[in-house]
Amino acid sequence: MNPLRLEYWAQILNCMAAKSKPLSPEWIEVLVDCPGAQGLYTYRIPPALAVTPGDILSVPFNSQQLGAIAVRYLTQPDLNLDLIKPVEAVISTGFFSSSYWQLLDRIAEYYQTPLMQVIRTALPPGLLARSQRRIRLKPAPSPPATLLSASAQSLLAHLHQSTTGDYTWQYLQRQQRGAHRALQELLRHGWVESYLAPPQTAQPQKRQVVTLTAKPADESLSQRQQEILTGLQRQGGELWLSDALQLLQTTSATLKRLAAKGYLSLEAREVLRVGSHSTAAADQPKTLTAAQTQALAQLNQLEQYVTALLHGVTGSGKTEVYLQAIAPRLNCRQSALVLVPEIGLTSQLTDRFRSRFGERVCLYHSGLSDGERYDTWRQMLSGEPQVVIGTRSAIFVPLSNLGLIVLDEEHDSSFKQDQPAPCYHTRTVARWRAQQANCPLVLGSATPALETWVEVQSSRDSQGQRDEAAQTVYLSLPSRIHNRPHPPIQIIDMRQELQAGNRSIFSRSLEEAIAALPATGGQGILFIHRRGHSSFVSCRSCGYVMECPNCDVSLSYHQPHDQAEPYLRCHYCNHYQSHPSRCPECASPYLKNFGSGTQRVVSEIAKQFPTLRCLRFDSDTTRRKGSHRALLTRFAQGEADLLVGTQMLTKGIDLPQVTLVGIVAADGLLYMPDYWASERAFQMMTQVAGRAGRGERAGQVIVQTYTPEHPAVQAVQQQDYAAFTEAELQDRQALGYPPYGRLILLRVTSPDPIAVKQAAEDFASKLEAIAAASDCDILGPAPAPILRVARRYRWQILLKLPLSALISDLSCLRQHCPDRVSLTIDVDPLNLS
DNA sequence: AGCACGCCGACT
DNA sequence: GTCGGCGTGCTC
Repeated sequence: MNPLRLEYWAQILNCMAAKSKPLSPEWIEVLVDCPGAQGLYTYRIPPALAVTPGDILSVPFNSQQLGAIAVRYLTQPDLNLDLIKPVEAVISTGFFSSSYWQLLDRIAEYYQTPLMQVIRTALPPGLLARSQRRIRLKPAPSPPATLLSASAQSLLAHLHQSTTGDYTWQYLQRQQRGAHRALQELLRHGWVESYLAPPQTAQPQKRQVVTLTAKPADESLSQRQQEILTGLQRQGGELWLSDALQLLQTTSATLKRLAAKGYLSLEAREVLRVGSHSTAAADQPKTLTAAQTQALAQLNQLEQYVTALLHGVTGSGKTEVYLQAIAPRLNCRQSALVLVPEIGLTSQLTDRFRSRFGERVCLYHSGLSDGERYDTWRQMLSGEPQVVIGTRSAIFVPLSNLGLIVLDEEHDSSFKQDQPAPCYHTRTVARWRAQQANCPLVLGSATPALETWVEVQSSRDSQGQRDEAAQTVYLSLPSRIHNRPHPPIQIIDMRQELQAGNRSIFSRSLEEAIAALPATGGQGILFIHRRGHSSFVSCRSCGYVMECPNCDVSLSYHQPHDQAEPYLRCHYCNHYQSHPSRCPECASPYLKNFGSGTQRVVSEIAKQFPTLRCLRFDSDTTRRKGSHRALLTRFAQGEADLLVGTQMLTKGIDLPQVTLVGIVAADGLLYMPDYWASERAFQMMTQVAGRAGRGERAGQVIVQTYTPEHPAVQAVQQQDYAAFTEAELQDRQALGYPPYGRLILLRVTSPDPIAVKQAAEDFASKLEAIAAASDCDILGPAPAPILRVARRYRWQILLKLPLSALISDLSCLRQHCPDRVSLTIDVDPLNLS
């Protein structure tokens, strides 16, 4: 544990408690945003700058300007004064509360991540900006057309493509392999120059505003000036400059003259880019079912920190409970935070919040522009009670006076971050945040994560003893609203289909059900676990499989529609190439695609049911902003009979006309190399099945599989969450997997295959010393299931610890991390591949 | 992360 | 004898 932590929080707390600054200190210690810069650095505070601990600064560091956080004042630097540089600028003040720091610190410690990295993920992007190395073409290429190397020439061509003839160094390096060499060459010959662009931080947007400051007195004013002033008065005495020029038919010079005379003021005012609010019709609270009423009553009683599991089957009306639980909190001037797995998938939910709470709802997610995020953040600092709906990063928004946190679809794995560290789980952080704010945390799901389930169950068991410390509540919505029945679930054994001579991807039952759709007027959803057309392409003559040049995976075959040119794409690094006409290995023309994805299913449908209208719904067709909603709206309005899609279908879609749900191949879900594959498969199938029969008409669900006896498939059919849970938990317990044990995954990656292996082995042997004390299993080091992704080789080490084990500080391993090798520590990993 | 410093091999 | 490779270490 870093010894400076506690100390400096204490400092920050003091400074925030005592608003009045003592005589302005000369020095400040800061945390700089630079990998490898451990500890605090001292800077001089220029007399013209007011720097307070907690501020976000820009400081000179080596040759560049970096973002930094002011930590504490220093009265006597124990450093050669000549070495100390001055703070360059204060980027932002008052972005944090003191408890906010404690939250970040807790995350840094638990997730074994440097604090600075946690700060970086928590803050809106663009605040901690650094100066950038950029490359630009020299205005007049002095040297004659020299003999440049091929790579230098292509780099030059790249630069010429840009309108400004200017790119960041990083961008160029990503564009072309070996760009480093090529660039050196161009620099040497004077074709390009490199320069440091000063950091550009998100700034409040400003607009000029004209305000009337004095009554129009007659004498010294011309008639035109009089008119302008009375005109302004008629408009309420205040206008945006741009509006004023139009409405008053004048020029800014005239207004400036009036301002000089003291009749009006011209000033820049900050405006917030918080998006236009949709003018959805106002919505009234709906009448609740008995179960909803009971759940709501219990929620409303909660005054303090409690984790409440709202276990509501699909279609049971959880959203209405959230809405009615939030309303009274808002009335008490408290704010609420609603976290959802993916914002694009929840337009229906956000619409309902908007129409219920209007302007008090704002969205926070990574789809916002930097400026928008910055503004939304500042808006929240106002302290006005509001509802923030957002994705996992929204757990960091600076809402003060939190009255409720809701995690909708809490089992969803997109709440876990696994790309850049910290690999935090939103549920875990939400729990800490709720503890801190001393407010209830509501976890909503039809299929709670086993972890949540176990926690709530165990505290329910112990509630017999009326344990005051029991901090969980179980709320159940066991039936759908209007008592709509759950659709019957039919399991189809695809092995029997094959034996019966059916080689189609659709079983006879599914085929019949699809064929019957138009007659009944219902709509159908087909769930496929992968996008694209087929999973791989291989040569029938020699067996060669088309593979990604950057990753050790096969390329997926894509063909957006029948007339389109087919292409191949890597689903790991997004590498694209056209489909070759001949096998690259043996030149045979018989390259064939295998397996089925969404595109394949759509074209199959077109073949077998030419009259059926079909829409594809996956990340290929919904990449554009808003296309998600557009597709769903088209489907909801009956523009198509069938919606064919991937995981996206499982989330928050409420389409009353859907009567048929087909899971084309359950097996792809069941066999994933994770300890919780069954759990995920069960959750996903249950969620998709839950899309059927939400309206007046009864639903029907068909699951196709080659392993109908699989416990997850059986549990889905019986719609028996408890039975599935019990069996699955027994397995987990036997193997010491979560929630009965803890996992920590160390991911070691490098472009060098030998260096990774070496580093992984080094880490493992160092771990042995650390782990010996704590009864911890070390699994590995082993190459990751997919050895190479985006040209980086990956090895991993899995630590399996008993629940009781104290996790020692693994971040010390980072110090031994060789160059070009990177180490990520994933605490409580979900993604083990 | 960048960038300077410093030590080795291939060239004029 | 020099140029230019990239391994090592530092940044208030």
